Amino acid sequence: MEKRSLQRDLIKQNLASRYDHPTADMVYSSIREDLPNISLGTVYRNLRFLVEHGEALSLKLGDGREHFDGHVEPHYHFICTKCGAVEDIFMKEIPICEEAAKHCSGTITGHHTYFYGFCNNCKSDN
Amino acid sequence: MEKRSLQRDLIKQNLASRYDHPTADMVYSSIREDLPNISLGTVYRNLRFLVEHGEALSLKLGDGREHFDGHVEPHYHFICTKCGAVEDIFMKEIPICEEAAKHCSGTITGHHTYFYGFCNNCKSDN
DNA sequence: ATTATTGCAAAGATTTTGCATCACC
DNA sequence: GGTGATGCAAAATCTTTGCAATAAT
Repeated sequence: MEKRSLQRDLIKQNLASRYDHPTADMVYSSIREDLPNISLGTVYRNLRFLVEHGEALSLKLGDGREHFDGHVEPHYHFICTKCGAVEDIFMKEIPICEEAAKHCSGTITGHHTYFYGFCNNCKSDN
Repeated sequence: MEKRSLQRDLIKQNLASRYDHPTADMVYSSIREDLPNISLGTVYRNLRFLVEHGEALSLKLGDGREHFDGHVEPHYHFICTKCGAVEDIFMKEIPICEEAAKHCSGTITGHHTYFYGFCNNCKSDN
């Protein structure tokens, strides 16, 4: 049976408070300011735990590392293919899952969409 | 200026011929049957090259490794969250980008959607 | 001849894990 | 007391890279 720990609480809280889609190491650095003895392994273990329990999202932002998002309400991500900036997109959901369900052989329970393009800083210079 | 190589040709050809979204290592194993001396580094270098030139897609399927897809025509992916099976979904595009563009500050040039759920094999057993 | 590409092996980066200890129920 | 969680460090995994040799233009 699952037990509570200060470490996991702080990790959840850290994810909830930020919108920068951090990597495990970024969460680690941040939490170490309050809890200097926390270990990187614990951060990894808890992030994995949260993802597997639907309390965090795992994102692929294009740099090879795993990124995390503590905001699990449905939303989308825009990634600048030039500078790598990431922006949340909150919008009314389009019934894309219903449409997709007609074309696949399983049962769709969720989806995740990444949008790619140029952010305003990068769109000017080619 | 870019030069041609047997290795790159075979890698492209390998990706074009398969629909199993292989990892670099899977491509490597497969090509080694015809070209036993090809090195893993070459496979990685060329896959990265292809992705950066829009000739292959890089996919995150949930196992931590990078997967590749040589079929760059617009399509979607369904991933079984239980067994990890991946299925291509080809369907008429829904104007999700146009909608998203209204809610983001950059210029959207592409998107990629992952659908999650249970495949037919896994949906029965909870 | 020039230079992109290769094979090899080493290095780099990221993530996972074994284990003794600690803390929650 | 039992067992889930932690800290630490080592290991495992995956990917990139330096370099001399090779091959394409």
